[in-house]
Amino acid sequence: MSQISVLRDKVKDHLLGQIEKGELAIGKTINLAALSRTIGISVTPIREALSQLEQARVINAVPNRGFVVTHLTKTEARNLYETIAQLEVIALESSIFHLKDMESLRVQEKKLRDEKSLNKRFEFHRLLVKNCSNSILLQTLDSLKVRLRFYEQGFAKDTSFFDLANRQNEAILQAIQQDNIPTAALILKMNWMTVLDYVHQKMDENHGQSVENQNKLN
Amino acid sequence: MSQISVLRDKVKDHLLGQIEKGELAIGKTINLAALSRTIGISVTPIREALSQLEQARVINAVPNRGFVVTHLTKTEARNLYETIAQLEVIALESSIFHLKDMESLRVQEKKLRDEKSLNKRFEFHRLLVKNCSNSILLQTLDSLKVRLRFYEQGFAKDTSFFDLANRQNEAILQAIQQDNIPTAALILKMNWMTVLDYVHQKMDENHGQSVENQNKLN
DNA sequence: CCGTTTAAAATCGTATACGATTTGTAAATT
DNA sequence: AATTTACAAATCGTATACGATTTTAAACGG
Repeated sequence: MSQISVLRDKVKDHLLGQIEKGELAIGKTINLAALSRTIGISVTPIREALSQLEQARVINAVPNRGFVVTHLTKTEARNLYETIAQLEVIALESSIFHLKDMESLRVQEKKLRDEKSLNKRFEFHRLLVKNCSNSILLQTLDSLKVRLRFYEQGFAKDTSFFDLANRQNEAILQAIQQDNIPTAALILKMNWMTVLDYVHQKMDENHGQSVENQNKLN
Repeated sequence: MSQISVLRDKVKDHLLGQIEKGELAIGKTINLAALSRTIGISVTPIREALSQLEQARVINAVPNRGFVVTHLTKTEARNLYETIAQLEVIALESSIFHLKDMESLRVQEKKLRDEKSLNKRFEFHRLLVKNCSNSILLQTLDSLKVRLRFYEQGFAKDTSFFDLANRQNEAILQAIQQDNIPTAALILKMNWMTVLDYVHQKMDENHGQSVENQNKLN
């Protein structure tokens, strides 16, 4: 595959990096001229990249106002977490794990215990599904997880969140080790649903602050 | 929601319409200048729309060559059909059907029997899942089905295809009628897998003509 | 002081210009 | 006849210009 890449992809990578670092604030309208000055690329490929992120439902385009990072809603959270959970379950169920896969997973699970990090959390989940051969399924997951970042970026320093999110990781790995994939899948799904409950709870506590309960957006 | 729409969306609608009508040929590189003249919109929003279709994996962007309708492959077919089948099953399983829903479905199923039409086929499936409340799931399905159109457009006049694709529609409806959603879901998934087999078969027969078996694209 | 109106500044969305790359064609070579 | 080479034409990707819309700040009136 050619190494040439159009600027649109570079912009997208930049924006995805910002999202990963929690630097793209919820509710923010992306200023095209400012971004153009920051990254030294004209607005044309910037708009193309943002259009793509709109297509991926990561951001919204508001006519004549621009591209905005849409506010969080409980409905969207539920839809996101449920879809991601289901897709991860499907991917896990069609995966085959080799010795070094288990090794990688254990290393990552330990890293997660040692350091609460969203990136490590996402990496753990990526390792769980990476052996699924359905690239469309995996790409769909990746895409959905970008938007999920906005829901979890508020918990980057939240020990309770990571305790909860990590709670069943060992059990998942053990089930996989014992070739009991259905159980692993079940625990995995339960884990996502547990995290969703926590997210919902926190959103209820923050109701009216940075989070809006706008069901009509979804 | 505002009625204003940016030209990007109009271009996308135009292209989606072309895809539905089978007017966008597999392997074709979309000529920006020609499309601009045809629809009377400059290339900027055209590129934005095409970038979105690239993001949705409907087409591919090849640097310095443009946006192309990627060739069909058996691997992609399998990944697409399997993902769509799974997502439809999930959507169906979280659906509640009312009397008028059943009515609509029966009407559509009859239409499908009376007239072999891809649009009617897709509409039937849309009705099957439309009551699922997970909009992200439904939007993901819609998106995947755009690409699926390329696999099925060759069968628009193929009676065998429709006989096969329609074979279990009545059984699905009957199971739903009897509130036996798990059975309906199972039949639905089997139906998609049957269609996938047929598509694979036809691709094997046409090997070397309009279809390329390029696994590395997926 | 607060709400409304007005005007200026900022920004968005689109069209267009233009350099870079690819494609197509004709001529030359084998 | 088939292949290679050279070059013109076509096309792509990006930057920039500009009219339309939104935002912001100042002025005005109650």
